[in-house]
Amino acid sequence: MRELQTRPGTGASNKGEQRVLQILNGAKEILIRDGYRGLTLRAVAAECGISVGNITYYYRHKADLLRDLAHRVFDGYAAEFTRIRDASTGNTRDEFEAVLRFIFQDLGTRETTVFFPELWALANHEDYAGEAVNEIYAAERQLFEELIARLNPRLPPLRVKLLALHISASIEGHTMFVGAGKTWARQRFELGEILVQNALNLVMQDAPD
Amino acid sequence: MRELQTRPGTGASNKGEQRVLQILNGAKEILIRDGYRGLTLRAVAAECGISVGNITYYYRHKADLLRDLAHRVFDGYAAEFTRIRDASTGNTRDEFEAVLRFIFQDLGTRETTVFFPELWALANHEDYAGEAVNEIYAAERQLFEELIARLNPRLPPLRVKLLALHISASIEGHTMFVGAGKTWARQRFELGEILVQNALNLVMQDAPD
Amino acid sequence: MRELQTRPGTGASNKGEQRVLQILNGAKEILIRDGYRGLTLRAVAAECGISVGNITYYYRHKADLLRDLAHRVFDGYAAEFTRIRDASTGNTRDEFEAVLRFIFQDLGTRETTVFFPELWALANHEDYAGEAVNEIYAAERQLFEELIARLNPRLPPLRVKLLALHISASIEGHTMFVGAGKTWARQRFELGEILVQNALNLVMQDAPD
Amino acid sequence: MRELQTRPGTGASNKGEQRVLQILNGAKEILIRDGYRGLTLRAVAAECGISVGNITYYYRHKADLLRDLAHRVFDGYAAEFTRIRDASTGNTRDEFEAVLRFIFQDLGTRETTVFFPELWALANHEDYAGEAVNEIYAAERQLFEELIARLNPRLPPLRVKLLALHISASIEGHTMFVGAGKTWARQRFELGEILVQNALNLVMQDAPD
DNA sequence: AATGAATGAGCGTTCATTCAT
DNA sequence: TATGAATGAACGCTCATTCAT
Repeated sequence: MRELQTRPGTGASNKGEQRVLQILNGAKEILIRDGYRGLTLRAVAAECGISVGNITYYYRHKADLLRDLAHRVFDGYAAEFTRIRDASTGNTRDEFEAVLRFIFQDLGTRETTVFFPELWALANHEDYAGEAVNEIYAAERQLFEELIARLNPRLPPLRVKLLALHISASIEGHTMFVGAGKTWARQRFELGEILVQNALNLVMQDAPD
Repeated sequence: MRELQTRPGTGASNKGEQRVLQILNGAKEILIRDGYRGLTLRAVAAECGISVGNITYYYRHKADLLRDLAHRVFDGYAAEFTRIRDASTGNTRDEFEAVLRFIFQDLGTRETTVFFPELWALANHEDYAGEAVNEIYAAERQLFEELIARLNPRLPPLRVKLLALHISASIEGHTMFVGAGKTWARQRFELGEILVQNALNLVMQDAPD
Repeated sequence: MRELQTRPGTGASNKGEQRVLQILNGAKEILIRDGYRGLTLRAVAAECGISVGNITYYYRHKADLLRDLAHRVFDGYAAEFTRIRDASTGNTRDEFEAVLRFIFQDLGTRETTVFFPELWALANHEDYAGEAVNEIYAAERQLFEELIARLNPRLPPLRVKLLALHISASIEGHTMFVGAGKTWARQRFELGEILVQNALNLVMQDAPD
Repeated sequence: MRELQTRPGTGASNKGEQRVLQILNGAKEILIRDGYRGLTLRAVAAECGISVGNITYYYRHKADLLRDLAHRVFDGYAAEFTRIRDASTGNTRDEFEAVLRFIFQDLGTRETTVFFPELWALANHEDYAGEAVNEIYAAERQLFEELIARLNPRLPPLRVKLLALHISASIEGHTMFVGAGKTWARQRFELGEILVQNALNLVMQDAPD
């Protein structure tokens, strides 16, 4: 588990640990409900029913809290990927499709619809956000790469990497269109199937030069 | 040409028109350099070497300025699409590839890399941003749809729409990966070719149920 | 006629004179409609369909405009009082009642309801407003004093003055209660009759010590 | 006691309570000295020797502060009325005269002279001010009504209400004439006696139709 | 561990006023 | 005479952060 960005010496006790989790959950709730602009310390404090001072007791700077928040989201996906990997039935193709479908349909949750664009935008100006983005998608691609290499063993490693990136990017790009409340949200399933079929074709038909 | 959101009676004179353009350019510059959080009226004023009051003289509300800014970007792409359509050589496939390559490689400009994620994030909280996003991509998809329908006339209209959306989304999703300064920027060309080939396959092989 | 507070050299021409009147009328309209807080140069300009610069061409300072505006209201009442005096039928009691009723019922016009409290408040901080208040009520009291002295010739002059002031103040005090839109507006007539009867009693029964 | 309009959670401690009182006193001081136009958060902060942020810490909106300020004035008068009612000697006429004299002579305090006209003017534009005005005078009239009904039990209830209103309005109307620093301030006592006698006559002689 | 008070910088916005044309 | 551009000061308000308790 990653080291928290809390003030040294805080969050050690059981109570403190609980409090930190409560703060992170509250912050996530607000980010999803009100967007990044609504994510103020006052709002988080109100959400958690604690004082602003108590938040700054754990997180000296707001950016520290955001860092931990980003990592928590990352950890959530990493755990999901691990779960998928562990639940492997041996049928790589089924597994690949399941992963793609999971990630694609997850775009429809309000959490993902709101959180990721904020993170992408932030990544252009804040280092910690850029790092978080890198980590999250690196983990996603690693899973893709394993599956792609198994599906088409003749692909050279770099090609595998590029295909994984392409598929990952293609999925993410749908966020603004099929996300929660977006214009094409009702076609999310259909578009997901197009993506899955297309990704399969790409991986299977692709041949080394 | 769209109506500007400036106060009625302002920006009529030559000087005023110039000033409005200067303000919009300054705002764009700052948005790209410092992100949405840095885009304050004071920053724009400083960038333009004018007073804050002078900005609010033209734009009563910051949102009015942002609206115009979004539409300017939109107009830029719309003009480009028109240019491409007008320059049609008759070879639909070449044209389709050219369009895809243009849009994909454009992701590598710092302007696009930074501006669009900001717009996507904003679209979740601000109506005008959501409308701007919708308009921009609707124009892009319209061009795609024309080309796809010509490439594979047997596709039903809805299928054409979905394929256009899928391709458009897939391109945009690469922004965070192959954009200016991003980790995979050096593979932008190669990834672009993967996308182009894949899109062509998708359009040509796709068959009505 | 009072001298206007316009810039020296302006408002001389026929056109200029008309413009000044237009500005004053516009300002009054806005003051009545939107209150003192809404009375900005921009609002007046919009109301008149001219530019802000054109207003400041005539009135260098906003206070100059307000001064003229206050005096115009004063002139309006002064003219009304003159008219009443000139229309005298010889029956002093009828005339007295008519004057009281006119002034009291005038409290119900939105103009009076809004304008006078603003003037009273302003009078505590701005000299010109204090002077305007003094002038307006001095003219009103002069009319009252004439009528009271005729109604009860045995009253000494100072007593006449005090009674006139008392009656004038009593009327004005009803503004906040029976003015346009106020809680007791529907009882305006009935309260006016109470005041008239009471004032008559006071004047007729009052005896020198 | 009325609930304060301060932010929830603030002003709970002794220090906070003191601070809120200090802010209200400072605001009152400025309103009296400089009028409503001078009553800015910055001015109040300077008066109290604290930061603007500290005021908005307690009062999120300026209107909240003004509301509390109006209610404090109201509470002051309400307490005075209660005191008078409790000190009742049994002689209703004496009591009635005492109340009228108290209110009338109070017009001579700078606080009353300045504060109330501001409130009347504000009442035309701001709801909270209108409500405050209504509450203050409703309390005053209630006291009047009790006394009037006792002085002349034959008066029907509505008539009592109208007479109370008339007397209240007549008193208030003297503010601009006999208030602190006003032209007729030196005749305040004499005019007060005229009002008292006149009010007594009105109440005693008035007969149901 | 937690609170509530307090700050200071900065925000978008309003507006009277100046001025070149 | 009239306009539109431009300014600068001030406004109410937000918010991350500090700190004494």
